[in-house]
Amino acid sequence: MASSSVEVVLGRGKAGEVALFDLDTSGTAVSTSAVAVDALPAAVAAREADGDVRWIWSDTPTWYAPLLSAGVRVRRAWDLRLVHAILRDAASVQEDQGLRGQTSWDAAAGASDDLDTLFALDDGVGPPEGADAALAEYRRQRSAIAAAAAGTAGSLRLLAAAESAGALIGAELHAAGLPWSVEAHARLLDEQLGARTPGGLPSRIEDAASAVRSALDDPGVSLDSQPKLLRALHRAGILVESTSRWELSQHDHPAVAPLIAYKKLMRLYTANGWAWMDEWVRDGRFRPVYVPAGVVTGRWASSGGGALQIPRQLRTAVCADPGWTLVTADVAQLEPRVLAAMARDTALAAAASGRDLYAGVVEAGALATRAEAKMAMLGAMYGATTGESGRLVPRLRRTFPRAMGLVDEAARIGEDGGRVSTWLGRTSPAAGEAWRTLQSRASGTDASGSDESHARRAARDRGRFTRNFIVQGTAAEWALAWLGDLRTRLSALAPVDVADAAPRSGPAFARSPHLAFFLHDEIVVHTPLAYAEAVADAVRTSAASAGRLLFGEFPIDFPLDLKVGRTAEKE
DNA sequence: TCTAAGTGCGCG
DNA sequence: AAAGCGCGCACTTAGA
Repeated sequence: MASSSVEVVLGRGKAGEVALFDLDTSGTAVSTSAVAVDALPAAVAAREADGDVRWIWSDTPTWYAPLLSAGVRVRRAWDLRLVHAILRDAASVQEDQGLRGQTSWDAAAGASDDLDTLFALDDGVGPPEGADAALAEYRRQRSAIAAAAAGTAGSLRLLAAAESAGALIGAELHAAGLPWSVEAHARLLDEQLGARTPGGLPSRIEDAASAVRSALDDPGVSLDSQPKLLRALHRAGILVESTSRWELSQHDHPAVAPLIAYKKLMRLYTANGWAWMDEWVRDGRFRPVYVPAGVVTGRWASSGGGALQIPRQLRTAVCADPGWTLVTADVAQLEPRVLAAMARDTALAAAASGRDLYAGVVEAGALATRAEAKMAMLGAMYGATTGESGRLVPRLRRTFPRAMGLVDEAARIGEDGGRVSTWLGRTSPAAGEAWRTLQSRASGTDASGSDESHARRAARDRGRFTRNFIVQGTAAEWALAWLGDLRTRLSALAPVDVADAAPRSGPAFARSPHLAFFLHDEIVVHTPLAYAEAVADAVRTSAASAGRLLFGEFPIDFPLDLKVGRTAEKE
């Protein structure tokens, strides 16, 4: 990438110091300097004020969390650990680039929670890599990308930049937090769960439990123990094989409704009840720990707080500060759109253009109803073979052969033990040793029928994984591009007068419009009211820009469901 | 008393 | 009891 930014490698230096290497365009260090650990935020801030710098560091949680704590934000980074993982596994990268052998760069990044201060660096906590090792690894990564298979270097560079931007955003999202009203949350808990009783369950859970026990005529039965509950259900003549809601709801018995209610309330109580609120909401902010690229496909994971599982009913608690508002946006049918573009399937792209994709699929005559179209499309991307979904997929295959051919081919490669890659070049993991053994045993002359069926099932499982990998992974890349572009646009909006409309808490950058939440294909921006329209424009513009960045002029659009409002509720 | 595995359910 | 991908978390039971 012909970048105009200056590159600076930052790493551990002599005791108590951080070393900084300024690089020229060839990746050679042209000047070195050192700063005391506690002077680092000021030094970084000064360089950022000077101009566009790309900070090359071992890993973002370790270096960026302390900077954010000190009120310093950076524009660009290169996360050596995340990029290492991409290049190490990428099919387009050559074998002999020094990235394949197990090294310290393969270790997981440290938990950001313990590293909010630079003392952690001083104490020898954090990555072992000094600045020299970081520079050496960066040079390996640069040359590996430069030597990558024909036509793939640009994509890998883009992926590395997007991944690193994502790492910055993950740290910033944690620092800023999602504005959360404990009042609204507590109101919802009171309404749903009833009064809290000391040493016991909330009243409405207790009520539901009593109703179940009397309907089962089993006064002491435990509802939290699956085996005991199952036996009690059988004794009452409810012949289920599991205690899942889906199966229970198929039965007509007076115990069913209260049991389902019990499970629902209990879930809210244990997963997002008062204890969760006490632990995870501070100063009006929910601050989950995001783990960028925590999923093999490149999707983000989260750790603690269940950030990726906030129940929709709790959306009422997501509430902007006074004088501020929320811009909430999600992409409609991101994965099939990405699939259409990857496959260069103009028929599917046309069906998606400017409207609900599933409605377009119906109009194209592939399927009769929107519900069927959705079922079939999900089935195609997940690998459904049976049931209604599996039955409908062939209809889609006839109408959109290119798109369906791409996922079918990805599945075939996976079943054969091969690897597949996303649009930008993230490659799926190789088949494991156990998987290979299973397959070779099944193809031997002395293979039993059981060997064969086991191997067949494992192959199918793997095929469904690789089938979905290319779509889920490319969708994650699109989302990174969207986030990265949006972050830049938001930071260009001027900070507001702090006295006029200050957020209740958070870092300095949170005094102007900023990202507050991200979940696969959805973002929430917290913004002063005056900027709401500018933010909405930025959100839409960055979505269009992400589409072009990945897919060029291929005619695919990414329409957003966008809402501006005090709460983040969606219809 | 600890860990691992099973079950179920929340999210995309 | 899912079918059909990817996760994290709470709770229980089995096993060491």
